[in-house]
Amino acid sequence: MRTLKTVHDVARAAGVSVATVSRVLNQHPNVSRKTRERVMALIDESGFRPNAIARRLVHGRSGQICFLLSNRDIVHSFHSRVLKGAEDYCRQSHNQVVFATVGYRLDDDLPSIELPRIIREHGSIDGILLAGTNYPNLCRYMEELGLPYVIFGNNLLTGSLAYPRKHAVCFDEQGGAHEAVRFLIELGHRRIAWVGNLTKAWYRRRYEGYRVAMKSKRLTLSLVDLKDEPNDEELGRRALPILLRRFPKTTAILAQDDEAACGLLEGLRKLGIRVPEDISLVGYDDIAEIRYVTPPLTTVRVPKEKVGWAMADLLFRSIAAEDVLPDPVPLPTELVLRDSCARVSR
Amino acid sequence: MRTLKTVHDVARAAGVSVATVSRVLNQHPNVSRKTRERVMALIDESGFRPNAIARRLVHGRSGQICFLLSNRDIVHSFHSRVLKGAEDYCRQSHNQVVFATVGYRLDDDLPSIELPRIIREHGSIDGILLAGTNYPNLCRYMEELGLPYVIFGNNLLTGSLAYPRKHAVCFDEQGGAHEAVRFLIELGHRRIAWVGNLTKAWYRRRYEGYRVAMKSKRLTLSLVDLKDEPNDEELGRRALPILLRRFPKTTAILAQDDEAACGLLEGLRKLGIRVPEDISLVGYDDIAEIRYVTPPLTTVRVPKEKVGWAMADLLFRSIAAEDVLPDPVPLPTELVLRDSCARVSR
DNA sequence: CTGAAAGCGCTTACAG
DNA sequence: CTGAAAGCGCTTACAG
Repeated sequence: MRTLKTVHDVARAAGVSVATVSRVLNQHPNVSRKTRERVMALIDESGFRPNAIARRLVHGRSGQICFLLSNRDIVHSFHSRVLKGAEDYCRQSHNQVVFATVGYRLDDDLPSIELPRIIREHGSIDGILLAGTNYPNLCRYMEELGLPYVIFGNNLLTGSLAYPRKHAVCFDEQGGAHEAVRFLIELGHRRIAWVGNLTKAWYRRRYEGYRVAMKSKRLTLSLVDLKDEPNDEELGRRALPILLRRFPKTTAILAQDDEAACGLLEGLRKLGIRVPEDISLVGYDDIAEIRYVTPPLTTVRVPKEKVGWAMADLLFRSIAAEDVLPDPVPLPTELVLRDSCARVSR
Repeated sequence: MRTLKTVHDVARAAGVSVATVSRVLNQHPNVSRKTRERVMALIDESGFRPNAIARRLVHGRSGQICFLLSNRDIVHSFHSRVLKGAEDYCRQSHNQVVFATVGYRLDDDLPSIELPRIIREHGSIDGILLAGTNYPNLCRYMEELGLPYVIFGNNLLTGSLAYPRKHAVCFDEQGGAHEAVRFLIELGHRRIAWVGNLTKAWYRRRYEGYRVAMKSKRLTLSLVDLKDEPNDEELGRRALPILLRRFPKTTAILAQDDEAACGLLEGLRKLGIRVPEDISLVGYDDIAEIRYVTPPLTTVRVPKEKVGWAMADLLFRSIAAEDVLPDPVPLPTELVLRDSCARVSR
């Protein structure tokens, strides 16, 4: 078996030219039924498989894109969901996704960033998905390379709150927070606090959604803004005493993300403050890690798979169009109702 | 810029042959300092990047392996950690990992399995990592293809409890359960129950570890064996009343996995049975989803990244050696002590 | 140290 | 419908 290694072997065995073998392989119509069948039989019984690399060389297309996860850990379920969305898209469009990671900083100059070889190389990928957290210097580099790319817009740190207007897929960060606040207001809450780190652009956007929703109902803002915490859960833990001191009448809290919500939850439990009876709590992201939290956490679900899917879609469309497409509108979030919110008790 | 697209362009611009350009590119020693510098200058200022596909064609090596996740969801943190381990290995060895997924069943014949194109093709990958849950038919196929592969041995369903002896990386499933039981015994527990689904080989191995550890101390087995539950958490939930009825004196439970432990935990909480004061509980896997569980769950941590790393390592060594290497010994698990176990109360 | 040429394994006009 | 030949963009003996 596996005696026929190249189109030449097959051609020789079939008594035809390599051109004909190639035509059969590519289902070109201009092959007589007889030859086609003879060649196919040979291919089937020998298990011959054409070399994909050679094919790519002549086509000038690799059929591969790179999913580059910057400054993040794939183990974080958020990012693996985005990857899943991208892979789903690629699978159905017969493309491949190369998974790679990189770590770099805003002020790293390009040569010092240890980009995976596949990106510095030429020709092995048709385009790149910039996932994770990114800075403008990497985008600039992609443009220098002339490599088509699409970025996860929410986590591109540009110093501005606006979403990038090109090469990007975003979800509606403000909108999610806005909806959560409206929901709490409908439950009768008036003293609603926001807990988070305004240093990061994405949390600032969430805060904006909170702020606007509160203002539109003329409610007073209660902000606990902490920075430099070791992690988001710890942020929630440390924010709680501050919040209770500064805004003792708070009946509901919107946390910057699920991790912070879990930190708050732990603190509340230790103080004997019941959720949702005494205080309602809403997270943000709907990550896998909150799956078994008690009580089940009401949260703003980010459409992670959809983000990955839309990124791949935009990338392939811009590869095909060979110019920059307008970005799609921000993807909507979804408020997932579980058991951490209740009607305010009077 | 980017005016020089091929080695020919560079050669012409530098007034040398393409062979010389290639030598410079590959840091071949036989190039005079002067020519090297001239060519390098041209390459640098033009931003010329050699075509990786052409390179691969002549080398007959793709520098890529495929991480194929079978019958599982990457979103499950277990598998993304294995992927991370594999990617870590590949990054430091200058290889690339193509991420793909597939779903198939034990009795699917090969042609009906929708394997990603990259695998059916020839030449685009040097080898494959079979992650997720697999059946022997896929391994057989890899052998037919002559494609070097390494499989995640614990989740290969062969009908036997023995680990596969070739092409596989495993972790010590029995050992982990054994250690957990020994730990509980040291805490004074005697009535230790095992809750799980003996239908699945990997849980049977865990049960084996439990059984042997109990027997070696002449303790009585308390088994709650449930099958056909919709998911593992539900299994834990439904197992609890059965366990309490059949083995009312139980003081400690070893769950088949963390999800089942969470189901048990929920049930115990609802019944007002305290963990760990009334009953000690141990999970298995140490998945991300138990991160915020109350009380923090003592569990058997599976070395997921190490599994991925070792799989990649074995794969590259067997690609290089061109014959089958002996499998490494099963990787040890680690008992992670948190707050769900206590000394038995008399 | 350097270059001309063959070759990696395909595909695709171009002729016939 | 079929084949001879050129070409995709590199690398690597082989000669010099």
